[in-house]
Amino acid sequence: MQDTAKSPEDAEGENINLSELIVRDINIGIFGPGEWLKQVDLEQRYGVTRIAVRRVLDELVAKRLVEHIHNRGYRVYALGPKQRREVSEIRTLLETAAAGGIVEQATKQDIEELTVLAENFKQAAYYGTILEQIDANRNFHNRLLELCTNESLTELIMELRQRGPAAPVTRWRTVAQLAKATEDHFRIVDAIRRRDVEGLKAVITSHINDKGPNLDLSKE
Amino acid sequence: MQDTAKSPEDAEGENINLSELIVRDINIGIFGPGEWLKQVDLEQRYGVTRIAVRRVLDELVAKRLVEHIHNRGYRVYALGPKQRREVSEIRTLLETAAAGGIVEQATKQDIEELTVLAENFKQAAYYGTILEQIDANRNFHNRLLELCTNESLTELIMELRQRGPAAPVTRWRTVAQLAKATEDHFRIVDAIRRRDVEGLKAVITSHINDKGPNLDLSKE
DNA sequence: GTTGTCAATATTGGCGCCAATTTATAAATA
DNA sequence: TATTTATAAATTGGCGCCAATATTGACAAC
Repeated sequence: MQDTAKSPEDAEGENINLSELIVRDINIGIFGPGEWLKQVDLEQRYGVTRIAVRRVLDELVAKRLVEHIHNRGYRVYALGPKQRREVSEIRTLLETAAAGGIVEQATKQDIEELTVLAENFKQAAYYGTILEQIDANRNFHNRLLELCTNESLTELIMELRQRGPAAPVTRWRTVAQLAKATEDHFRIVDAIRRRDVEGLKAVITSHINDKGPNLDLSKE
Repeated sequence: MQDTAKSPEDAEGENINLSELIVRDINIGIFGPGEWLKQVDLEQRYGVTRIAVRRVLDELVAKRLVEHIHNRGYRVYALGPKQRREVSEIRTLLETAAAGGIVEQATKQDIEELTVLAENFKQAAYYGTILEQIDANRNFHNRLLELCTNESLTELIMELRQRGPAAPVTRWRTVAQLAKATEDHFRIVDAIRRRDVEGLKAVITSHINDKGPNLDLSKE
């Protein structure tokens, strides 16, 4: 598939796969925040052994996507509003820092491809399932981050992006938010095309922090 | 070396402990970069079971401190110069970002304690073993980071600080470097005392990136 | 009706065992 | 002697089993 070109450490290939599956299911909301992840359920759902389940869960604990309580088990990490703000702040910091390199690095070819991916997300936003939206969104952002010259930074951002229930529940709760995300993507590509670093930073900041109109914003 | 009274609530307390032990031994240089970490050796050295060893190693893989190759085992991750520069860049970004909050937050009490810890490090630098130096250094920086208002940022920085062979081999190869680190610590406290955010950022940046005089700097 | 106690059930998590695989050693061949 | 091949040793890593612990549900006491 369109998976990362290189995976030199296809070591525990199945685990990596399983990890992605679970992360996606958490993002979709199949496993909600705070929900217990019973090992037996996971074995059956994904058709893997207990050992594989445990290892992946431990991995996700290290990534702060789930938490582990001794003799109780694993459960989906539930970020409070404070933590969500903190992570957003960090992401803003890192992703705007990446902006400079991205603008410098981007070739015409890159911009073309990003345009296509932004278009793909638009299609998914209108006609696709939540799962397709998530995939399209990830494809766009991954491609974008490939342009970052600092590989470690890229990895860190990717890791941070999937922390917390990053997906629909938190992000695209309304059609309006989905529309804003779509627009943001095009604005990002535009800023790169114009080689406008400051503009790019502004769009990225807005993309991370202003999720768009939301009825119960007063809550937070 | 027997377990003290079993404390049920401190989750995988033993593992956390073991994790810190191994990290420290990597930092000291007992396990050098690229060295294989044989599971049997680790069981014996730390007097723990195989399961515990494996779990901690997997955790360290997630933290990018060791790498795992299937059917070969785990080995200490060896950062190339490029990656080391990248991580330094990220750390500079994050730690200077934390500076603002630190200056705002710091009370007289905090500054007093930091002074003591900086003094402790100085003592360790002159009269202590490498291990004591590492501990003193960590104590100072941990206390400093406690002042950061963004807890998630604090955690992330701490994690990043121990990535890669962060310790003597890489950091304080010479007495001159050790002296510079000592001085930096006092400068950091001074900047906080003066509420000089920009000054603090400058010192931190220097502390991370300019390791001080080094004979073979031409190499990099 | 509510609360407390205790047994039954469900779940987690540690450990030993052994197959799969790699690395080291020795023999054999050119 | 150098190189390849075969054999032995060492190491990793998956799996089932079962004890420790938590949760549920029933039942009794107030």
